[in-house]
Amino acid sequence: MLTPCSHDYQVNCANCRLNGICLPLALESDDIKLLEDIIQRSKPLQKNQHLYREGDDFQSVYAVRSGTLKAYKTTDDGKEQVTGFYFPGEILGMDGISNNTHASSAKALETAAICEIPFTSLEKLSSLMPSLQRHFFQLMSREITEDQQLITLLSKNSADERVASLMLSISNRYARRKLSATQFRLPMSRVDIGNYLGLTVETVSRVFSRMQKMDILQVDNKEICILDVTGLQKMANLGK
Amino acid sequence: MLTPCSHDYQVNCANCRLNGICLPLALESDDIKLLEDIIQRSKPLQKNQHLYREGDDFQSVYAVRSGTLKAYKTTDDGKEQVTGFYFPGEILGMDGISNNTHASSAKALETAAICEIPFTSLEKLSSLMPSLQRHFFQLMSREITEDQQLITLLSKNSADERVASLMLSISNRYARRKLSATQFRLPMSRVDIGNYLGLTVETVSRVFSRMQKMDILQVDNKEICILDVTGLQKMANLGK
DNA sequence: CGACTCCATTGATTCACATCAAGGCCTAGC
DNA sequence: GCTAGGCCTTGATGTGAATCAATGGAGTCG
Repeated sequence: MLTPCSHDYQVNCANCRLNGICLPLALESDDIKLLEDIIQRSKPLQKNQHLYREGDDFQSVYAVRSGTLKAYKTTDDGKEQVTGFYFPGEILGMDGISNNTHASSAKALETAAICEIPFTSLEKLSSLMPSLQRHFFQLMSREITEDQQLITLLSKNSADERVASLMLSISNRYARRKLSATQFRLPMSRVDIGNYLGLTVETVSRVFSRMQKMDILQVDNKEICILDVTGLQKMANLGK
Repeated sequence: MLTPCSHDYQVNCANCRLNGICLPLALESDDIKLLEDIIQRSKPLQKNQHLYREGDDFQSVYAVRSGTLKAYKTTDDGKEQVTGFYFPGEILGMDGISNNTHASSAKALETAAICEIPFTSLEKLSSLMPSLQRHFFQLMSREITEDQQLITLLSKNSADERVASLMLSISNRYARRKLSATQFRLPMSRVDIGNYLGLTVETVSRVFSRMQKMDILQVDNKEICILDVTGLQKMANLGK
């Protein structure tokens, strides 16, 4: 788990750039103060460090303040399945609630700052603040609908469509933070992308090459530039 | 939505056979009475009738009392994706919370009796009863972990493994209701199974034939008899 | 600076499942 | 009791992505 840190990180929800997309979204400023009181901030996670591991006791959910994480499960025969990527402003760890045990592991893809939200405190606060309870229900529900999107993607769509969809999803998540929607750096490796999308590295690489040849994307290793959004959307085929 | 029915269906949570696996699980008998007050029962759903449709306003979550339902999404290009099957004692509709709109449709696979639980009432009650709030958080979290299981299945497992896993899952769900874990009737068609597992009907059919030839399963149309549980588990490959 | 390792790309081949096609079997309705 | 329309099964063929194999960077550490 995170080890508390002596020097304060000088951040709070009220002035956090992310409060429009994170947990505080639902709250009045008085209530935000109460939420802040239960949130713990700590030393940033280094690349490849775990936030929690599958099987760990569940204590908290986590908000990403900066950096990116991946969540993954290890199957009984040792294979990995990446179940999600988490960008700043997003909440992870909710899959641990059902059994009081984390059902997946979470690892930093790059240096990441995290806000830890102890779940029992969040529960108590939720009972007192209906809008927080509602918001948290909504967050969990969103996780469900996103997983169902992924299920559909995996079961119905081609390699091209899967990769295109992921690029659009990442683009949207940058846009939401008022960053460029067309030019960004992928925090994850091709292996992780392939794993998440149910494809091999080679296939992911080939799709990128194809997209480049079609002048839809410019790819320079992890630097992505979307040249033709409509083309990309057409390729994702979620609008056909 | 369900139309309330004049004649009472003579069921309540306290004496329902399913209360050990359904919502009331977490509650003392006094509290169960309060929950009962908000639950609405109504005329059974006929085969192929919808409980709700994608895009409908979200008002309630639903518990299955008898029968089976399938939940599915329709993609923009008109294809269907089955996202889950719901057996007695299970709760569905939670994917509607995030947007106040149902993100999927739910349809009865056979005549089904349903308990409707209006969500705003459930929210209020949850604020008052911490154990109910907790239990509902857990239910949603379980939905997340189950979706993640399916994601892994779709992305990492062969046709044989997928079908075997589904058979085991259904078997477990019968067992939980103290029904035979080895002999049961599939409520869904081969098409639905294939759709759910990301396979074609033909492939599902072939897998069943193969399992039959290997004396793992006896298949007579929708009647299934598991002859060799260990063989089935080995085939599902979730324990290797 | 060079050696090592990890990551990404590209090509050749293989394979699991989709697709196409046909026939059989239930159930329902006339 | 016969016919129509679903549903399920089985076989033949095709294909998209996996696998196998090799090479080319990019970042890292002594």
